[in-house]
Amino acid sequence: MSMGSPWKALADDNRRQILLILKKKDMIPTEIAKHFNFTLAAVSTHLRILRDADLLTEKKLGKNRFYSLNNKRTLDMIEFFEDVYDFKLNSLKEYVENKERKKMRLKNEINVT
Amino acid sequence: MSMGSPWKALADDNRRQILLILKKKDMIPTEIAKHFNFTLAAVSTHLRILRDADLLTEKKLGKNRFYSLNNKRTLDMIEFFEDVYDFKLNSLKEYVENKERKKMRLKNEINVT
DNA sequence: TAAATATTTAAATACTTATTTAATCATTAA
DNA sequence: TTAATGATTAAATAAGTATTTAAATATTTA
Repeated sequence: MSMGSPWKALADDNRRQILLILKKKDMIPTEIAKHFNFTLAAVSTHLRILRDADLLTEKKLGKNRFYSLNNKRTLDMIEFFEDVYDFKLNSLKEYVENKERKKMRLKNEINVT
Repeated sequence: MSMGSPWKALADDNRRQILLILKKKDMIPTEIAKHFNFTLAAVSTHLRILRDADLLTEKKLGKNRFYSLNNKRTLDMIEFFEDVYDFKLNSLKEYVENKERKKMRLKNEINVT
């Protein structure tokens, strides 16, 4: 219901893991639960917290509820980092560009071989 | 001593506030404490947690201990976001560039007037 | 050396969070 | 409608966290 803190949502290791798992594809709670040692009920609670923090969205399809990533809050978090590390903006930019270059290189290598 | 989680360190509102305060200049705990309603002992604990998470560093100068921002961990956090929101890398880059443009514009305005 | 200042640490307490079990709700298939 | 499947919610508990007070440590100054 009420908007939860994305910082608190992300402070839990299992919840960050859930986000990483959902990166690959949207999933239903039962499927997510298979990746963990705790109960479906616990997964359900984690999903609620991630949803409340606007990091996930839920799509109801019949009996199933598909959870998917929602990146709106990402920029809020980055903005906070920028506020703190204002003077480091350039190195962040370089970092992102390097990652892109690396990805490009990989793509070219695959095309060549 | 042991390395603490930057996610847990950042999950606390007051600790994020401390980082924002230290953005302006390095400070000693007593000075930081003036910004809050809780005791110096509590500030000291928060500083330890931020230090353990590698978000702050301490420099001892005589009787004083100056705390300052340490941005090494920032990239770790961004990296996590990138893992999750891989496909959004471009928009992150645009975001950073826009911020830079805004800053430039501001600087020019000041020079002109 | 003693007093003053700056800070941390320890123990206690109150609060919050994660997880479980059991009960409940919603949808589909028989 | 009944049984089966997918998921949430509530109550209980255990573990973790924030804050306080009081005591302890380190450095400087008188």
